[in-house]
Amino acid sequence: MPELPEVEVVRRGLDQWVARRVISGAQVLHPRAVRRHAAGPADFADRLAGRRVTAVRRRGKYLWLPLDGGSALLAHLGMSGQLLVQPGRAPDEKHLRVRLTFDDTARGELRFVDQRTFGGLSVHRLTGDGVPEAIAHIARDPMDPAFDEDAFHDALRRRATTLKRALLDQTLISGVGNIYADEALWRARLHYDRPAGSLTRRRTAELVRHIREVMAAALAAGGTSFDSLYVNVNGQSGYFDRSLDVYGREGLPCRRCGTPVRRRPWTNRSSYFCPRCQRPPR
DNA sequence: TATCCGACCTGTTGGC
DNA sequence: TGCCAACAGGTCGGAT
Repeated sequence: MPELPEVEVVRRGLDQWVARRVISGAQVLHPRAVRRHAAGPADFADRLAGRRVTAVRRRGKYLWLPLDGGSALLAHLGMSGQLLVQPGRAPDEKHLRVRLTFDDTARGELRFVDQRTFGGLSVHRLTGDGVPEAIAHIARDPMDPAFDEDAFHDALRRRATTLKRALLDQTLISGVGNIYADEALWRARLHYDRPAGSLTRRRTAELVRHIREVMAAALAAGGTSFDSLYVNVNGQSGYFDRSLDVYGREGLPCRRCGTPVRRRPWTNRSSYFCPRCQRPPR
């Protein structure tokens, strides 16, 4: 499932295969895929036709393609989204939602394929910071060199919520999902239900370091699933699964202490943790 | 105003 | 074998 590291792999692929090309047209095959484009599918297509992609950017799990003229094509892969560069003659995928064609047809077309339709595409103006207006409220992600660790700590201290909720709040820190939240908390020996405001500055710094390390490891693993002709996100790729320490490992021994990993229902999802390494708050 | 929680969506898995 | 419920989870909007 696409997480920040996989989105970054997609960004690199798009930078190679789509950047600097001119979009000739957009075909929306499922309106839900452009639901975040308030003016509708026809307007979405109108705003892309004839525009040149000038770069490929990412913040957290969002990707965007700045276009000449000052707008950008924004993409979120949701849970099952893929952005594929395919030859135009290739048969349509079962869950193909949007097709972008380019004036240099020989280099293929860009397809947005999304089984569960949680992801989507939209076109927005860019703010002065070069970020699409629709995601201007999203915090920087921990892989961003400009991520402000002190500001993150101060924001945590102000929050009357629990640690994992705070990690999943994209306005505090972006790019962290359920899997990497559990993995980073395990590495930091912190319980998910601990009050967000209870960490010292040093402990916050440790947690951020663990988030970065687990994401960097996943990015390195995700990069191996690519071949050179193809921008591919394989949501079912098991490559990094083998490196996970707690997520999805209910009942299996903790890799640190051997205690069986537990799974607890948590806001319509699951939290995985080691009951010995990660003591619950009193 | 801040925080919480259900709905959205579809394929897979497991239980009966 | 077939049916059904549970599950996966990021984001948004309504509820508290």
